[in-house]
Amino acid sequence: MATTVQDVARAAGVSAATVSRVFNGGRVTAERAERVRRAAAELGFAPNRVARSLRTQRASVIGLLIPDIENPFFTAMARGVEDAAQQTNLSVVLCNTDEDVDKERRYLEVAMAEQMAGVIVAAASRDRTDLSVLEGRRMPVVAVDRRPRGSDVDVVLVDNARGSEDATAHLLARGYRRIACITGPRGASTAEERLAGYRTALADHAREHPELAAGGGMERPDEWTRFADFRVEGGHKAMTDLLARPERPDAVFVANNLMAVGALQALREAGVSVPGFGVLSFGEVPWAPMVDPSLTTVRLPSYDLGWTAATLLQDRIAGTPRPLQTVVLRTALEIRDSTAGPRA
Amino acid sequence: MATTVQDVARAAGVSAATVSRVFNGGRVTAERAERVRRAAAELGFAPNRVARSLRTQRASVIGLLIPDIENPFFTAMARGVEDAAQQTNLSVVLCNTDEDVDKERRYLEVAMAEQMAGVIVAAASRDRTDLSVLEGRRMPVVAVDRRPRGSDVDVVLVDNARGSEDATAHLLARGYRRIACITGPRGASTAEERLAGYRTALADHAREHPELAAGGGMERPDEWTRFADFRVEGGHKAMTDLLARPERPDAVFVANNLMAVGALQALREAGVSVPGFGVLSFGEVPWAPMVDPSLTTVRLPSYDLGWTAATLLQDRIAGTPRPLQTVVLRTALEIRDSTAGPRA
DNA sequence: GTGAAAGCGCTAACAC
DNA sequence: GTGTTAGCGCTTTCAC
Repeated sequence: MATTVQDVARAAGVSAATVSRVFNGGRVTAERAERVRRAAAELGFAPNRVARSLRTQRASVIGLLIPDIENPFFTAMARGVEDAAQQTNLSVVLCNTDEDVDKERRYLEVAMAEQMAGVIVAAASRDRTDLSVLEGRRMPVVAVDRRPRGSDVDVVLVDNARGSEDATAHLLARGYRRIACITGPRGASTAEERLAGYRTALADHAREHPELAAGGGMERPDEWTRFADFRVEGGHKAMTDLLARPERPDAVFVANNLMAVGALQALREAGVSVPGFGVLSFGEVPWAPMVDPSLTTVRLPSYDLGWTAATLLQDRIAGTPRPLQTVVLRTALEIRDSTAGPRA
Repeated sequence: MATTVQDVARAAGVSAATVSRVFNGGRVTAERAERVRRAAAELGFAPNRVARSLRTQRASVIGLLIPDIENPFFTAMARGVEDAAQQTNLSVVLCNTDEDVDKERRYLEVAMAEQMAGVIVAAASRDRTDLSVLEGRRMPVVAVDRRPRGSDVDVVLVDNARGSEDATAHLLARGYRRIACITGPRGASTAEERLAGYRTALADHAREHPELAAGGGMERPDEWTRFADFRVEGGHKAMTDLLARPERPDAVFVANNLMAVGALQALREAGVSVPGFGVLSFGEVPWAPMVDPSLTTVRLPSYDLGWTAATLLQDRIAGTPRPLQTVVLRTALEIRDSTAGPRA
């Protein structure tokens, strides 16, 4: 059907091996190489990657497993991966694991069976995501955004704890005193790190201002925290729940963008007005500048996360010897109107 | 390295052919099949898809080419494709063409070289997207959302003209009289169909209410139209441009969601208040209910679009004989506050 | 039903 | 440098 190296070889009067060398940077005299190239162009030859993969045991495709393709954070990351992958002519296969460990495992199996060159994984779960299958087959892997437990792979992370700490400190500085937190599911490293940053900031503040802590009403911080699902629905439910507390919070730190949408909806429905009630979202929302009042957010380095991960992966694929790395990228606080202060 | 059919065959005391038959529904006695399955499970055998593809000349992967992975419309579509593909255990490879015909061509070549089972394409351009390469190799193709010229393939479309007509009619019914239109690039079928629907509605209205048309100031509808790029930036520029007209519009019909974001930004900057100035977006925006005032939109059947396309593609892959189809899916008008009327 | 053998298209080892 | 040869792991005749 399609033209093969053999066809090109015949047309150019050389052997199949020579054709292969022309297309893979082997040593061939300029004159013959030219002949091969012309014949190939004439016949519309394109190397069959499947055959190449079977032979070399290595594909020119990398897999990118993300938990939610509808989350702009991950699509921006995907773009970063894609742009970096183009450096070495790798194609990127996007797989949506849907925060589902089983689906994720199936995709990892696909990656193996397809002999992909490597995989970048934003793990569905810190505990239950198992990358050992890949490590067993020595497939290059980079974990991104979330660090799966017990895997010896390169990792590219967001500085979640620091970003959350800064964000919470900002809320405190603006005068909010009963700051609730809506975080992601237990077991997700991002959820726990963001929660940890929030608590650190509260604890620091209490230590520095013991007079406030005494009457501030946040003696048991656990009660001001809700674990949700990183989705709109969960954010909505958690916010509604927090508002029903006997002691109402006066601000909320939400650990991702989608839940922030849900929280805002809940506040609207309850007739609570922002920024009298402060709202801060960890993770940019594309429409943040649009909402009234505009939303203060922690901007994540999503594109860079993908770009860095893909670059690391390409090093591994090339076999560059290098110790395992953990790269941590910084966030940036984008102060807008939703945290203007309780009396604003 | 990994276990092969040979290993399993040896362990089960049968031939490689038998192992293959067990995994592909060939006729094997129950007793031997059981032995093979046990051996396979024990050795952790998974068929090498690359080798299978090379042999059968057909992969269990389908390609999905979309112009913008950061647009929620396309990611929702991707989900539809993915869900439908699971019916026959196909994996979905997502490729981001970035509205770039060259990039698109490269990905089509990848699809060929990887011997994908089929491709679903949301074309980057109606005129310049060329699917003939695939047709030449008899690769199953379904075009989605955009109909590329001169290609004989199944197509799944949105009823753009009708949706736009309904939307524009709604603006007229609410009392807006100088309705501008921001549409996509010339050459994009969606852009032109949406524009056509807008014009149809205006023309119908002028015919039915000649008394309004005379003084309504919309004699030359071309001047109320801007062709932009389907992105935030373009929407912003087009809106700014329209507001600078000597005769200001009192409403705008924006042909996609991202440009609507840009248009809203421009309106804000210009101090124009909605819904005194009406805004209607073709294409849902995830945050539509959040913006104040909430945005009236035309809801697109994005998920269904992907689902339908994938189903058609699977029929083609299976070789089901069937004439070429064009499936058109309906939109729905979601009336919210941004089109309450010029005096609201 | 089952096994032996051939071959998908490519590249790596080896001899020249 | 170049060609010849072998083989990646699988499926599919073709005999039996």
